Amino acid sequence: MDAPSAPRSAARSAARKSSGARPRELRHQALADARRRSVLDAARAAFFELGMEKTSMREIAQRAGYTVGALYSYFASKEEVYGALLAESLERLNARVRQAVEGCADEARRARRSATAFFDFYRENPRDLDLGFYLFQGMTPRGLTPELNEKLNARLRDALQPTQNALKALGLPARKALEEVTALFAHTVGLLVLSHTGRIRMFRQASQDLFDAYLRQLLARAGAGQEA
Amino acid sequence: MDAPSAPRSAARSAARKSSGARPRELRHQALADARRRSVLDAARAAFFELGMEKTSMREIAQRAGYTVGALYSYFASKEEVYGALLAESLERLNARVRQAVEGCADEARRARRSATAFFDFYRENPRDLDLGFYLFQGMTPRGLTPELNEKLNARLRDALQPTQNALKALGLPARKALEEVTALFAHTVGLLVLSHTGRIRMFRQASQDLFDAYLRQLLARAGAGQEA
Amino acid sequence: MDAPSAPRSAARSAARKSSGARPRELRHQALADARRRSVLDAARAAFFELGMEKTSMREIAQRAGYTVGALYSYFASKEEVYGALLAESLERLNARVRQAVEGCADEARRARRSATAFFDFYRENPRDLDLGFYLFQGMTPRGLTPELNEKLNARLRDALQPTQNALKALGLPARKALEEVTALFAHTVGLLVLSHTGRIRMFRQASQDLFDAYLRQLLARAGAGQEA
Amino acid sequence: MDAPSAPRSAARSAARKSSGARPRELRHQALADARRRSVLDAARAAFFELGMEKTSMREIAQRAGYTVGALYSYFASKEEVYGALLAESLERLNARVRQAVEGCADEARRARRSATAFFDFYRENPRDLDLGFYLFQGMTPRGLTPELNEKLNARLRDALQPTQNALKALGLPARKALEEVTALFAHTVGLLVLSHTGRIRMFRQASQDLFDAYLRQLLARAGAGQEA
DNA sequence: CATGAATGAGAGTTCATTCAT
DNA sequence: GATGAATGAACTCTCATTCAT
Repeated sequence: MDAPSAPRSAARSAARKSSGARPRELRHQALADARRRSVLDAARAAFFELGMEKTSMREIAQRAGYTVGALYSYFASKEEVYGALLAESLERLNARVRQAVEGCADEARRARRSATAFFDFYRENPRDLDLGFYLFQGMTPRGLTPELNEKLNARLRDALQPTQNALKALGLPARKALEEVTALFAHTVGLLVLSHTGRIRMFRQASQDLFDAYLRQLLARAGAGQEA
Repeated sequence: MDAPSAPRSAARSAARKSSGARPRELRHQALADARRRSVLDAARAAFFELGMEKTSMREIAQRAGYTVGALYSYFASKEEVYGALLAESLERLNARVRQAVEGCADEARRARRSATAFFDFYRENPRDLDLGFYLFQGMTPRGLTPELNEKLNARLRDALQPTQNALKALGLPARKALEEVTALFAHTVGLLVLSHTGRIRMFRQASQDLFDAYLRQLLARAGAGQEA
Repeated sequence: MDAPSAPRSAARSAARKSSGARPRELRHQALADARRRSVLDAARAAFFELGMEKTSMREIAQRAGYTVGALYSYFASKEEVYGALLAESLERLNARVRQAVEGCADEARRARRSATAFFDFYRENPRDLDLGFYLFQGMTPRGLTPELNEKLNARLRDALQPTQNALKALGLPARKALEEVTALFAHTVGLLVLSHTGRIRMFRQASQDLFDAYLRQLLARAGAGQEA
Repeated sequence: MDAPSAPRSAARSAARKSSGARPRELRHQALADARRRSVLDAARAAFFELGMEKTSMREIAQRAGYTVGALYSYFASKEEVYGALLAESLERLNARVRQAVEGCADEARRARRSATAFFDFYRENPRDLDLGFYLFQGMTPRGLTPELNEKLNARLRDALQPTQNALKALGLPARKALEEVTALFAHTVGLLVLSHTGRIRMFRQASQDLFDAYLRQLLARAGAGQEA
């Protein structure tokens, strides 16, 4: 899967896209996509500025230069807007991780680079982290269709896959590699959450340093595992 | 431990409390505290049952057997209610950690027990974790006064202090002990967040096992540091 | 049952009403009732003027001199407003029927009078007929709780009871009396509906005359039944 | 039977039809009619399935495979769609009544059959009854042009004509026959309305039986009238 | 003719907060 | 202190209809 998709309303569009579309329809489709884009851009901007809670459909519409009703041509509900934003975010995350390991043959480096890319993506774009958690407000899923949820989870797994593969290549057994990548993921999320909520200054520690330390230990373990 | 306080409206109460109060006022104060309590109990119940989002002042009032307006005698705003709840939650956390190490002389054991108590508290009471993050919804602080925020941070630090002290006693230099306890904290939070959002099943891993593994490594490091 | 009741929001009020209320509460209650009344009056006026469809909560609020939100102190939903209106309407219907037969000993006259009162009530107040059918828009029940629905049905039956009783007194067996009163009811409704939708002018017939004719035949049958 | 017509937008089509149309225009006309048909079919299906209230122009368009705007090429408004549907419904009613008396010489039988056909049509197709009343929602005409209204009334009268004629043939004077058929009509509508709104179960009576009883009495009166 | 994006008004409902009593 | 009616703004979402293309 490539493009971030619009679950409901874009069904027909998607169909058209894949068919040998005539020029007329292509132009139409391009326009529709562009408009969808502008709505998503407005939504992301609003959300980055005001936070999820205070971003209403009205707010998004205003920023996008549309009326409220018009948004509903593109998205069936507010949650769908956020679903699309989240999907996009995960695509960007994956792109970044992919780039980080591109053309790198050394497995230890691949592990380090992919994990760091993951961490950096969210460190640099804290709102994307919010996005990931919004739909689980109060830590409870809300509104996502199970299918979309699974899709998003899959994309998240994808972003960690390069690290997992590298760990295996370094000699860790599959089970151990999975364990380590999960722990790494948790560690990363923990650092980011605390850092963004201001809780980590509490200890006067830079999350960056802590991440590096954790990664060093992990790679040491992986190396040890290799030798063992 | 002081009583969880309401920053604004409780100012007068606090003043009274600290003064050499006359009996009449004491009785008064006791009553007010009891009523405040009952509101908080209702709020916690509502929040545990319905989640943060769906808990309105009306809902709390109803459960507490008060009218809506009455709540505002005790709390200046909804946020203040949650501030008080969070304060309480942190007190319970501290109590639990304190109990865990009570009468235990072995420092390694103290470290393990205090850290585990911390982890378990939130694992068993996921809503208390929500509470901690609610006021930073969208990862942005909202509504807390800086003073309260600092107070709450301090109580959180307190809950990790036993672990930090134990690590020092095990031979880690102060700086290193702080670092490790911060990393431990982040790891813990990461595991809990992922576990509660359902993201950790993604990797089919039990957060409990991962926590144990992390703790083992930490203690190994601490042991090594001691010996070195 | 006597007073038209407010299903949800008036629960507490009702409780108070029946208890040996203190003067303070009584005054309070009286005020609350008066306000509820004024909302219902506004709702009825709006509905008589604009019809059910075009009467919004906003419209009602405006006429009652309230804000929209205030209505929801008295009624939990729009449907509840209409439920209350309908309940009231049925009370007035019953009062009218009761009055019509008051102090009349002759059973044939009682039958005629009660049936005519029923017919006249709706002929004179066509909107009350609408009220009865609104909640079955598209001929399908919507929104009423089954309990309320049953209650309203019961009140409707009550309004036909005097006629049914008179028929029995005239000698019709119970089963036959029920049958006749049902047929009478249907005939009445049919005449009224056609008359109000303008369909009966189609045949240049006065619904009043047709009703009288039907009633005459019915009484003839009842008389015959008596003699047989 | 003329085609069900659309008062406004079909004006041009009608004009074309009646002129000595050239082949080109004829083909055109046929296409337009076919498309109009498909829209009406979709509208009826939607309306039968969802009820009047929940059937939007969007819904109809979707089912018909058109876009929303396209509907407005064929119908000037939503009300016009329903006007056309009602017209159709009345045609089907007439067809049914006509069929029922076809080739039946006995006048008493003709009366019974035509009246029963009328009753059965609506009993079996409750939504057609809704259709008839929709445009008088809240019992007040809305949206129909007086001309269309008159036309529809005429078709309704037509459906009752066979019964009226049979009654006359049975010996009832014209005025009396009109009266009786009107009363029959009212009785029928009343039974159907109550039956469909669930109000008739109130009395635990089958509308079918009541209708039969009424018809029996009517025919007895007609017979008596004949002999007298 | 057909498209379908866009409008604009309006729907019901919720809610934190205020304030006269 | 406590009441609870009232506010007023906000919310998501729906819909018949229009119009440039």
